[in-house]
Amino acid sequence: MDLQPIEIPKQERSRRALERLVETGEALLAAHRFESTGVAEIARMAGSSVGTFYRLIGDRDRLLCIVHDRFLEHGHALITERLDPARFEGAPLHRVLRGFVALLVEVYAAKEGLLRALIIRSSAEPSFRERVHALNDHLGVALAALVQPRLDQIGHPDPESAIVFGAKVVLGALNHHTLVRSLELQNPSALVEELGRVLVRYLDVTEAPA
Amino acid sequence: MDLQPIEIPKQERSRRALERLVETGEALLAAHRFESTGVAEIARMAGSSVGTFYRLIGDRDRLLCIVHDRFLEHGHALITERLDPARFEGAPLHRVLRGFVALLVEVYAAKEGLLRALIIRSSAEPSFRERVHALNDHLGVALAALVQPRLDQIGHPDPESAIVFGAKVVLGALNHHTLVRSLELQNPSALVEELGRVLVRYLDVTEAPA
DNA sequence: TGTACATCAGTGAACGCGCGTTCACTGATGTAC
DNA sequence: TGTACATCAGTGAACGCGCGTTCACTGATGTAC
Repeated sequence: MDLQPIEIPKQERSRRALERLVETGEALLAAHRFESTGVAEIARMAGSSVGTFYRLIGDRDRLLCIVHDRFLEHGHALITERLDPARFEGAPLHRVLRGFVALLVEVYAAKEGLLRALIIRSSAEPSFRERVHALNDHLGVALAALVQPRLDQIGHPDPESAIVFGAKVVLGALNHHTLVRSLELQNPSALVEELGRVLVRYLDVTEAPA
Repeated sequence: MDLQPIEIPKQERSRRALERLVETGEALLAAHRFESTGVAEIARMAGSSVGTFYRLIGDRDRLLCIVHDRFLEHGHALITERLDPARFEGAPLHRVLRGFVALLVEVYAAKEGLLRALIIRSSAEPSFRERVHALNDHLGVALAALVQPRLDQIGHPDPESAIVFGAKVVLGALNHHTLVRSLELQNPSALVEELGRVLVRYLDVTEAPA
């Protein structure tokens, strides 16, 4: 996983071609077709050609990196925005936790194909796994910041560790679900409801504080 | 995924060669090296040859099926044995649930590489996913049978669904952990402890019945 | 116990396919005067 | 505004590598008489 960013083409024409290639890669990844689609086909789908692909991107693997990078950046920004403490001013802890779960379920539903590819890739490549871990850590930190002023509402004997662990369990269950469709339920809101309950009860949150 | 079982060789010599080939495949899978190891290399490692590989096994993909089949069969038998109701005669529900978690954690620790391959494969091939689901269902049924006589110890409003859901969450978290090392904790017993707590608290189990 | 034949088994060089990558050539855009 | 040249960009046929698979040949084991 080489991280040196791609050289930005000098002319507008190339920049558009690059954009189309990356978008095609993203679409293929989301449709679980990236692995089975060759460079020639990718270029054709993007209305470009093999030679241009290699001039702009470098090699096949690099395209995957670019797509993944974009996703990670987007995820980072989304977490920062959606878990902004200002959004939860004065809310009780159980509501914060359900908001957290709702965010995850929403993202997982929307980006299923990309996430699947991301998980599989990060299971194979340690350097890549680190970057996914970094994103998860960002999520953990954001959640911890939200929970911090509400620690007194947690019954679990070791609240700080429990938050981290609980978040990981929920994240893991959802990740696995995107891979294997394990949590099939009646509807998405039931999923939020029950995953929220898992978290709230594990932490032993007082649902209706005095 | 063709399921017609392999023809058993007529002579002992071939049966041993077949066994060595399958064991080599298993070892490679467990070491995350199956994908990157060619048929020639596999045959060499098993002290056999490419031609023999193809006569005994058929093709490269078939070897993967055989290894996976063995694992699924082994898992099925293990569940039946370890979750035998007789083993939990008179035990309170929370002990049953912790036993369940302990079994999972143990298996996941022992068969990490194989499980990883299994999960990734089942995420890619629907027909294969079904077979993994079947194993998970067997696990769910075995657990449900254990819980049945102890339903009165569950506080969750919908105990039957909750057991299934709770089991899937724990399973998913562990699966994801084997893929991505997400649940790094001080020690394995802490993992059993906390995952057990997730399950026990989610179901709202009365820890010390009257 | 020996011989002839059939069947089972092992071997690895050679084949061929798919696919990532290169490269020589053509065309478009920018710049200097 | 026009011309000559440099740089940027696009193209796809051809290359080559890796690897799964085949197959013609040799050797081992079993069986009939």
